[in-house]
Amino acid sequence: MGRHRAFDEEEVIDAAVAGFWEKGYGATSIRDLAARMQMGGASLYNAFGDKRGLFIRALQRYLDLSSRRRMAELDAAADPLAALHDFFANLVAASLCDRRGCLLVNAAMEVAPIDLELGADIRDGLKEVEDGFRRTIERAQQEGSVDAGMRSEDVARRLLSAVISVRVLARLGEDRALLESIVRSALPPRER
Amino acid sequence: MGRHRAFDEEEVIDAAVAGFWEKGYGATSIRDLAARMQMGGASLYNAFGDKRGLFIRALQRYLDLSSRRRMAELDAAADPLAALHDFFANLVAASLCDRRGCLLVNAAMEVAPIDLELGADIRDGLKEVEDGFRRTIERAQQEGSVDAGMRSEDVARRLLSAVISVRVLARLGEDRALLESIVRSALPPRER
DNA sequence: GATTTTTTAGATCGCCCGATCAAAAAAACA
DNA sequence: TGTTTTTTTGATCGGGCGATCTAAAAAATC
Repeated sequence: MGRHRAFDEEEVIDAAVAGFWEKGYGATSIRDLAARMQMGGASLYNAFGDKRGLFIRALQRYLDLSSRRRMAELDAAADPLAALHDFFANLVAASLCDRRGCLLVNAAMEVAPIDLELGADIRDGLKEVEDGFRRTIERAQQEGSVDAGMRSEDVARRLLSAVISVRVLARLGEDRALLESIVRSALPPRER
Repeated sequence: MGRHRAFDEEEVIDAAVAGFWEKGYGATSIRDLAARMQMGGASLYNAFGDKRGLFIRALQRYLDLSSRRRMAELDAAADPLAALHDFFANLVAASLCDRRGCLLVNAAMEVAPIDLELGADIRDGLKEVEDGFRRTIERAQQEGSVDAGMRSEDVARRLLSAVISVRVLARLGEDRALLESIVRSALPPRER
């Protein structure tokens, strides 16, 4: 019973993701968001509770569509080391195109220190990335394309570190040489 | 001619640094800052022009007192590799103590994408850090404590990447194991 | 001591913020 | 068709924001 919602939930959350991603949590106003989502402010509050509630939904949506999707691609790849190289090539290319960086890393910086509950979600999101790297490295080690002598946890963390710093430097507008240099020294080389 | 200023400029800028460092640029209000600096709002505007002007001064002060000071310590160290290890040990310890991270990295994330002029200052600041690392690595190579076969620019950038990601993870409240793992795989080992 | 210049204190400006409210609209039930 | 439940609209709330204004206070110059 009751009036139907006039919006598609995934669509409006995607619009919210775009807003938070571009300008951050604090600098994106409810009015900005409502305009992007093409709905009234009261509808927004009725559907998502408050700004924080909407941000949590947006972050989960970003995790599903960006992080988890990419980790699933790694898991599905026939050649794990090549897939990692592709991943980082795309990362560098995306980082040179725009300055949005990664919503997860942006939120880690802006929101985590003042919202510990959200901080835990963000930490979990990064852990999923780390674990995805670790699985892929282990597959590459079993396959023989990565030295099995290294601890896969350490390599995974080195890759996570590279992702984070590239995402930070993307927001600074740093050049290709710097980003590629960071990726090169974190990623196990292709030919052996 | 004219009335003398009732405040010590370095003191009040230090207070501004503390404010911006703790809460970021956008979330620190002029009233917050004026209270910390123990001066009236009008005096603040009279002395620094506007909020952005104060932030620029605060960032320069941070560069002088934190970044450049630490780079000077590296340059002055008798044992360059040991000094680098000390630097990163201190970095990890500080990152476990509080979530402020690094004002330069915080500003890179929050301010650089929307203020290109300030972004250039931040980029210059990080370049100074990178150059400091490079000089220290080169000294270590001449000394024989670091493999002279590596390109010092690449090692320096790997260290910069480690600093950045540790600073990000500090704001997330990540644990010692993760931070140390990142540092360990970026830093040339001590014994050879 | 009068004048000029600068800094101070406190009030205030217009604006935008997150959030809420009352009332109308739309759908499901009786 | 009348009742009930939910969503929508548009106005509005109190509050904090960056910035400015006026006037008084303090110092240097004449």
